Amino acid sequence: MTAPAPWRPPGGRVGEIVAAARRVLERDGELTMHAVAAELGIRAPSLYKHVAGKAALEAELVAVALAEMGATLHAALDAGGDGRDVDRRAALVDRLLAAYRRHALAHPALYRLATSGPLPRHLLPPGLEDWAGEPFLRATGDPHRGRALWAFAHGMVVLELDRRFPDPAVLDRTWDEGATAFAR
Amino acid sequence: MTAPAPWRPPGGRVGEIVAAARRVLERDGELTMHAVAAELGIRAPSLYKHVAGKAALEAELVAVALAEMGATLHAALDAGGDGRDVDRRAALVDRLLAAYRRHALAHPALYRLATSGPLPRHLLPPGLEDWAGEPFLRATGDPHRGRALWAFAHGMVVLELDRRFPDPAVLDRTWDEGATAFAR
DNA sequence: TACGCTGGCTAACAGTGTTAGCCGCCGACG
DNA sequence: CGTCGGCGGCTAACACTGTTAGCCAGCGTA
Repeated sequence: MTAPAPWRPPGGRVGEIVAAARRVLERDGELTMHAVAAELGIRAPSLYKHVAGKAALEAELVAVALAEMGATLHAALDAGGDGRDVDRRAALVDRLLAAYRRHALAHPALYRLATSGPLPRHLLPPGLEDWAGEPFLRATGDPHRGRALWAFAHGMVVLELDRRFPDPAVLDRTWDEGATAFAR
Repeated sequence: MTAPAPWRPPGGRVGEIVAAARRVLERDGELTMHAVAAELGIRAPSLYKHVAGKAALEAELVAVALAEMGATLHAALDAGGDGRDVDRRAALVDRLLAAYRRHALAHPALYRLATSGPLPRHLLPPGLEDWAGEPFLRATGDPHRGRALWAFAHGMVVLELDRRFPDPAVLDRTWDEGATAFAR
């Protein structure tokens, strides 16, 4: 039912560097060429023998993030129909939003890296971005509604991560509010 | 009907620095102490005679951004009732979203500065944040729904600014989709 | 007149990303 | 078996961040 992600993780030394960068990002919350090199026991300039620059390294991480997020969302929807049936749409949207929130909050720094700022599309495998966003189309059955739902989910996650809401305890109800609004 | 913003723009040399910082931010899209100083015809270290640091200067700009955005949103809602009347809610939400989008896209860098990353609340005038967010409560008549609507609007703006949507031409319909979803 | 504050300045430092250029190791090939 | 070449490290250095220390000119006031 779900097509696999159009993406293969890099191997060799580049793969090790990307893995180290991911560990650094999730540990420190930020990415530094110096920290990545230290994680590998080498010096920062040596990284440039394998990676074009920080932007290219970040693009690799964006690909990782999109692939994992896409896999999570597709899995959450699988065995649930395609949302054109209005009765099932509410359940699909619920599951999609829950999976989105859970995944994003579990990998805050990676999520931020992948979703804030302009996408380096020229450095990304073609089709990956669309594939990762597909679940919103599947759940809503309409591209406009899908994008709107995505915007809601992204806004919620980013505001929650930034502690923008006064009281984080009541956020569940805010998510529910959006879910019912988009599931009618 | 609308209470004035709990905020007064800084005067004196600090006011000039904040104004210069705003010009730099809106011109270059980013803020640099060097650029702010150059805009004033002085050297970067001299700024520290008036401002505690870059974070404090950014906080001043965040206050400006919140005050202006709040004023815009309150004005868009004024003379429109309070949204508890279901018939008028759709119109209120429409006007609120239109004003939000217009204002944010007109001041992209300022909007980003004020809405991304954690808020430096301890450097902000008390009450300003709540006042700026009030229109969402006014338009929806419910705090949870108000926050959800805000998340949608913020997500849309930020994704639009980052050119995250494939085709920017059809975004009007995506906004409408969210408006109708939240206005039922 | 002299004191001291205001608001500039230069020099310097640590931390970014990045480039240039050097070299040791190791596999392959004559 | 020797030599050659490239892979993958290294140090030094540069430009650019924010920021601190310390100096000094001017000016109002005691």
